[in-house]
Amino acid sequence: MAQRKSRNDRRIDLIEAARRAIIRHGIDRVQLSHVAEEAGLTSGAVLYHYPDLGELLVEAQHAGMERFYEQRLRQLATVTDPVTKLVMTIRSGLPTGPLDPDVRLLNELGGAAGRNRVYGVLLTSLYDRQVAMYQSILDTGSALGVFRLSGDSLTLARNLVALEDAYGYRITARHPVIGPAEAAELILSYARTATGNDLAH
Amino acid sequence: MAQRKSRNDRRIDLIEAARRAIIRHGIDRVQLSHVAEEAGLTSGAVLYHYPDLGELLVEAQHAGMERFYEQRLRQLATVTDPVTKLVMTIRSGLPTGPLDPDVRLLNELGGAAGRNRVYGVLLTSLYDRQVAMYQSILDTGSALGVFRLSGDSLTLARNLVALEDAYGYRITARHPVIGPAEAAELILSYARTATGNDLAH
DNA sequence: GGGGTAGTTGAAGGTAAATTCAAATGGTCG
DNA sequence: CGACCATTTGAATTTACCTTCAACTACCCC
Repeated sequence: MAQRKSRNDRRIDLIEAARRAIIRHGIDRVQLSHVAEEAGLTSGAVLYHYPDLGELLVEAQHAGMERFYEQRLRQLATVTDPVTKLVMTIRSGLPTGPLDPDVRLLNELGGAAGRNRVYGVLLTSLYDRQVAMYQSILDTGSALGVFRLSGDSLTLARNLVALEDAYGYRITARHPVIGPAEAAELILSYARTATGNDLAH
Repeated sequence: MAQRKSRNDRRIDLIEAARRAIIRHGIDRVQLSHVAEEAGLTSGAVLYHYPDLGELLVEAQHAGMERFYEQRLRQLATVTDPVTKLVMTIRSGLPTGPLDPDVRLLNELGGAAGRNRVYGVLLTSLYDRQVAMYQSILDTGSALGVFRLSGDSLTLARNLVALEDAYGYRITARHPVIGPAEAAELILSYARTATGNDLAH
């Protein structure tokens, strides 16, 4: 029998297991048994904790998304220079490769968000927070005179996040030419014209 | 009984039916009976023509994608002025609203492309062709002296398509602020700095 | 150390969909 | 006109999954 765990520990495990199962099988194709297998339990045990698989999946998506965002914020907090911040943020928004679990999880949501309002709301809120993150970097750099913005910071920030998103899809779809480094360079090219800074750091 | 049709006519019908079924139910949730219903047939008949539903779905995705791309090309051919072309192309790459079937179909592929190589190839090839489309507009405008490009046309074109893609997702996910008009404006703001043209037409 | 309880199992039962296939049907061509 | 073959149906079968639940622990607390 699998190791017994407290209600709370097990729920955390299950959210992690669900995250992995979603990546492996797709948000709309993942089954109870997949989650159970990832967690090293039987279906019955999963159901004991989450009588509704749908709810577990939403929690898993939510948790994965928060983790992704929090990680970016944490990394940002380690530096102060706006140029470094901007470059670092662009890099951290891209998958490390086609298999990057965080981005693959987010990408699973894209299609489903058109059909499922809950997923739509989750994705939208992540997008908006990421925009705010970029906007604050741009505004700070502008105030310090490091950046000379080519437009209003909201527009620029929205486009930066949009580019990140789109290249995330290209990379996970294994574009033969556009990998993490190339995507970063493409976004940087936009960031350079947007900030009037050559972003060498 | 449903009208009898030739092998070829029926296969064409089924591809269309599958396309509608995918949009209605999601690429990973669509089932044989959905396709049959859309086609006005029974499951057995669908299976007679496509013993493997997966294959039919790939064909449907492919067809939808080609249609989307061809439509853009056709529209493009009706004008010559690079400014008009660029603005028109940006608009035609965005969904008309959250329910736009063509874009929803493409978005359905995004997540699956990470898991399924065939879908990855389909999406990648569409992306590359759209890049080529933008690149030719940019190059033409540049040659005519209408545009003063801020970088190499390949980079700019890749970013334009990436922005389209990303805002397509935002719109289908029902972002409360970013609709078709706002997204077009955001992309245009990039296009302006990219071309050094205010794109008033 | 012995109840009591929370967590887990595994098997049985239920449901929905895919699959198979014999029979019916309608076009086509000789 | 009639035979034949491709297409379609509908029902039976199979498969795959979810759901339920009684039985079985392992752990906690008294």
